[in-house]
Amino acid sequence: MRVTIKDVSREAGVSIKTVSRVLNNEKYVGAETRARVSAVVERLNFRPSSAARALAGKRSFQVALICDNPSPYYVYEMQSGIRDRCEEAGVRLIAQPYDRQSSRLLDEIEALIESIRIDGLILTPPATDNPAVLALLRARGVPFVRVSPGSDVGVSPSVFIDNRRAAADMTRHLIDLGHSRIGFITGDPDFATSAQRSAGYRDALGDGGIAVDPALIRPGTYGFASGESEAEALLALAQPPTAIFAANDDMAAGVLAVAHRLGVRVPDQLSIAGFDDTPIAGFVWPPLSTVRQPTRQMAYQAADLLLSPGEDASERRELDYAIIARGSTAPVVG
Amino acid sequence: MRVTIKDVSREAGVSIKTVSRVLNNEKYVGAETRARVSAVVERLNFRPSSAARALAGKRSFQVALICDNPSPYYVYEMQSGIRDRCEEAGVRLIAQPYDRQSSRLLDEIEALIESIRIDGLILTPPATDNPAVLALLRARGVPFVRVSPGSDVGVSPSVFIDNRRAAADMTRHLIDLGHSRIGFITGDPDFATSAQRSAGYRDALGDGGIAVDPALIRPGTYGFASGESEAEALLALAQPPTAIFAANDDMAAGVLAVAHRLGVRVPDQLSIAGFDDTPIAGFVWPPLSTVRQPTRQMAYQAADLLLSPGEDASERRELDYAIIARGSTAPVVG
DNA sequence: TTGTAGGCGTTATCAC
DNA sequence: GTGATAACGCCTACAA
Repeated sequence: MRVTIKDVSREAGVSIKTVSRVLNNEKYVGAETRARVSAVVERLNFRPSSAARALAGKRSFQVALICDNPSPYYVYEMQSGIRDRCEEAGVRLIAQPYDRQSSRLLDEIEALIESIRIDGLILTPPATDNPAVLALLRARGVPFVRVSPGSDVGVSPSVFIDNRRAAADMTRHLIDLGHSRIGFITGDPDFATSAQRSAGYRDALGDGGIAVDPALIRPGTYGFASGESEAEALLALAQPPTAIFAANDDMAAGVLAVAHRLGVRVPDQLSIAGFDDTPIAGFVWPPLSTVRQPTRQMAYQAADLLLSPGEDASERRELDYAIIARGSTAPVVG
Repeated sequence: MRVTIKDVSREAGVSIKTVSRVLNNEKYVGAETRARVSAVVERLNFRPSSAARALAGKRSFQVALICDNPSPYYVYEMQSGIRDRCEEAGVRLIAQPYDRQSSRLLDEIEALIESIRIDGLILTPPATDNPAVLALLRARGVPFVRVSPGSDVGVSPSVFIDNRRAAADMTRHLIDLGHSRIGFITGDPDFATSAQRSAGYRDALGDGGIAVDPALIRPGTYGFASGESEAEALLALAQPPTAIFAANDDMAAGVLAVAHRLGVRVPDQLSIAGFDDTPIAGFVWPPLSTVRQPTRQMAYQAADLLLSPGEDASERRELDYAIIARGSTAPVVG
């Protein structure tokens, strides 16, 4: 049979409760007793049953991540980062329930709460701004941390970068290169980051004294294919842009693919910029300029906020981004 | 308080055990009773405690996936596919413990067995061929399914494609294009697929009456950077290859990046081929030829084998791959 | 600082 | 077909 606390307690000549105390690092255990028990735990290779712990105690030692991003890289980074931190804390991460449909999502989260009794939850866009999800979590009193929230910033701790300022910085970079007709491909409107980045683009144009031309703003979805189709639309304009800023790198890669297909030289005839939730930029050529988001760091911070919450129940951690300016040749029009 | 079986049984006017029977779809429950109980379960929105079920029963309703692949796409596809199937079966997937170091891996798996009491495990390369892992699993009697195993094929059900034949097909494609000096960048030697693909490359050369030139075979690691460095080495040869076949697409993308950097025209001066564990090929330009591996399908099959094992305890499911031949211009040497 | 009693919510066993 | 009752392995509360 399996090794239980009982076995350990017998071996160590102490009560079950004392073993439990050692296991949970509780106070009021004699140093000597603790050492003896630890040794027996080690020797017997005892591992407490997580089911029994969850049933008897208040914690389940399991947390979940809700992450349905169009980019596998983003998902991977988020999950690996959070998992690493959880492991250090002796907590298990449930493989994320994806967020395809919101109705299923709510049900899934309820199952996580009722059935697993998760100790906490991390939300990424777009679920991070889903009012029904937030309401459910608050009603059940489940601790949660949000990544890149776009609203209701006070209801939970959160981690984010200043998407608006980042997009403005990148747009400014393009303006500095000499561009005045800069196309912009927005992200999926379900993601708050999408609106934030669009706003930054407008900010920089305004600062640069450039009028916003609605024809230059196209609705993307954060997917590669939408980058392609919107780039085609932009380049087919009577007055096409000399630079295109896509709200993420997947779309920027699509823009690049179209440019090559049409024989538009990059960056001589067209500068392309993206927003690097992911390392995709590393795979494309020629390089495009990109805003580098510290996804892995965001994962770490989110996990930390969940696993060891601070005083402030609505603590906001802002992280830095980096502007990677590449292909900085001035545009050659015509 | 939370809703328990007891509440349901009281509402439905039956015993706790009967409710349990309905919940677990056991036989010997009157149709009428079953309907009544189900209705109450529905009405009360009752969700059984997974901890209690695991503690009392033989199953934990949790399975795990061991998947440490250099490609996030591969990980994503694997995990999503398996998770989907698990969800249908009412089983939870633990977020994968990655396999960075083998010693931690064994410990981690042991924890999964002892602490969580997982119902099963899915192994992908390189863990799929780790003798210590296989031994542990067999010793503990934990059901497991392997993806792309390279050896010990009899010890468990498995899912795979014929990597050797696929690599040969692709090499043959390059030969048919007119190439005779074809470079090959191998994958990480820890992965059995690496040797299988290398063997396929040699097979095709042999069939084509082309001698294997050891200088044209370079040791990669399945990572983008190794594709770059090995491509540099290949292109620096006195007699450089006119085509390079990398054992996966990440490396092929690295080759492509180097070609562009060196001003080598693709595919006019250099044909590039890869092995598509992932959709990366879609992001690079110009397109490279690739072997498309049905990662998602493999995930489904692996999950199916784990969740509803058949008669044959060492069932092997072979899946089809596709040869995507692109950039098929004949090489222009010099 | 340590131990005892009771219960967490389900499934298994064995009667009826 | 259905229902008592005893586990399952641990934690909480309280006592010593």
